[in-house]
Amino acid sequence: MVEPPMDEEITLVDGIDQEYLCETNLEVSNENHDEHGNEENSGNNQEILEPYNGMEFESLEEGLEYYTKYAKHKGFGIRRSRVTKSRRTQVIIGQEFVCSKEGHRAKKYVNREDRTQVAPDETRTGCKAMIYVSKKVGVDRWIISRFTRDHNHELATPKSAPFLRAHRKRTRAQRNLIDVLDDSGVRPSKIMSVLATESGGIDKSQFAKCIHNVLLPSEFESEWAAIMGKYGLQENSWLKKLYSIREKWIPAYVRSSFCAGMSTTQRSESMNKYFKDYVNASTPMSKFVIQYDKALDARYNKEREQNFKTMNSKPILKTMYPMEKEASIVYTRKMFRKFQDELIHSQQYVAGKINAVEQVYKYGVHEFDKKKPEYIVTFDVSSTTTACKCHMFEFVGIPCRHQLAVLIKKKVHSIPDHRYFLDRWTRNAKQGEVDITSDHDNNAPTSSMMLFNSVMVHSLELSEKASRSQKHYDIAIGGLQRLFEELDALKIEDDKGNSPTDVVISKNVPEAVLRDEETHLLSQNSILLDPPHVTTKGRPKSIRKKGSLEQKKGSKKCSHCKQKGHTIRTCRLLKESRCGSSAEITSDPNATKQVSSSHIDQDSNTPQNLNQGQ
DNA sequence: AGAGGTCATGAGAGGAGCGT
DNA sequence: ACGCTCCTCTCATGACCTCT
Repeated sequence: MVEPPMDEEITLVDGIDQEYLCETNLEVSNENHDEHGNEENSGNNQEILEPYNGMEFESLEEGLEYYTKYAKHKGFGIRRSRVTKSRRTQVIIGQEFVCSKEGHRAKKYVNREDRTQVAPDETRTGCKAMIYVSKKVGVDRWIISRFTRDHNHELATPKSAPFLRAHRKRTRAQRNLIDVLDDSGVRPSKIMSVLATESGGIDKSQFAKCIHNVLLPSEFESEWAAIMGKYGLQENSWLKKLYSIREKWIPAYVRSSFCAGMSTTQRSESMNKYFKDYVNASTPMSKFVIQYDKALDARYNKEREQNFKTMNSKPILKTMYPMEKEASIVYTRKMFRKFQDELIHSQQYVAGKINAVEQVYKYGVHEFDKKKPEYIVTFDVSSTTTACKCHMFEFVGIPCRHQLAVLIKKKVHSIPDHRYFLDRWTRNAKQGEVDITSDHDNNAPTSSMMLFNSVMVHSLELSEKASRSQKHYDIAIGGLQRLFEELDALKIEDDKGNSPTDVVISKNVPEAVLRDEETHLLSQNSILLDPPHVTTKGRPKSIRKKGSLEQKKGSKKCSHCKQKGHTIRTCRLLKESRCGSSAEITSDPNATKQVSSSHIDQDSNTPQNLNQGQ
């Protein structure tokens, strides 16, 4: 890159002379921070010199590299475009680098008739922004001979620029690393996390340990400080922000609040599981409503079943402690199992007195064979209450094994005043509450869809009863005829303006609006159909029922080398034939060496060895 | 959950042809 | 020789599938 010609007007970028910019490889740090104080990625927080006619480069690639940087900084994507070749020598003498929104989508794509999917969003706007880099006559240098600055569209912010396709490329070193990891059988997700670590990411396991494995806020704080220090992240604003709201998400802080032992992710995951068996991505909306009801019914049914189990069976006791029997009477079955588990495990712990202040004893509780981790449990003699630093009681709602170990040591074999039995986990939890189950069952149908469903269910019942005998049938048909007459009469009244649905609808809504919406809804109901079915992409599921002999498919077969045991994506022969061709071109003796050495590592049944053996 | 496969699609890149 | 438009081909990408 060279400095601009003297006859060009030298413009200032943030008050810095362009000449200076040229000397500093067109970039100068302006210490820019975004509104959150975040430092942008390298290159983004640096001002880039604007292109000008006559700007020189060593090569065409350098020109492209420069314009890419400039585009990323400005917030647009670029692509290579027209190439100009010498007609005489066929050597490239110029190339356009244009804004990625240059031109318009080709007509053949816009007016496609064989399209099976929704047309993707139009990405081009006919933008004219570009540079044309051409070869300087007589010398081996390249200059910008045309430059159009203005875009006909909004530019992306520097933060979102990396999402532009042109700026999503990985460096050659990163690509090499990906190849090496891929060859070593490392999974793509793992490769991405390695890349994240390699580019300044932090050790995830250490991070996870710091978040999930510490029990006390003080422990967390020292762990956090250690990690920040180790990776030099003290100034990272995102982490700073996370740290400032640590009370809201770090388990060590939230463990003192009752969450039924669930983290936020567990809650959403359990919801996922809840619906997974009933709906999937292709469930139409009409079916979703039905399936949702089914899922809800199944949940109520399960609850009733659990309730029945709790009320009509007795759990088997495993210890002689009275508190176990008390718990078996009070707790629901599931919570009793948890309590029992804690009680049994408490026998693996030893409690040693640390100190006693007035009537409050402090115990260190640890496993028999391990001194650490040690849990501090306080025991108040006057109230026979305990508290443990693991906060399990506060978080889950049942006493932990450490508390139980102390209680047993202090010969408290009954739960004092049932104070450790949270009402939520007792079999009487629903006493005094509205029975949602029955409420759900008796819900009067309000929407037209629910009315229809309800009538449908009753008419099925009617059909079943009416078909028992000719007499049953005659009564049913006679009744139905009377019913039809009655309903027809009602319809005439309805037409006069006495809509029965008026009763259900809120009186706050203007009547005219209501009538319009109702008619709209009703007319929609009569014609509402599933959206048109579009054939999905990908290999369609075979509708042929497989015979018993072909149920179990053999190992995979490579579509490239036709060998079993791998597929085209992992075909070494294909990979080597690609590498081999480049090795031949470079005639690098090492390349041949690498190929032959890789053969040694092959399994005996790989295509290479088979070929060698031939 | 992840690997591997198929398919649809448009971006990207370069070539052909023509006018200046 | 250059600059422009149009056309064609390849490849990356994403969606969605089955299979392990």
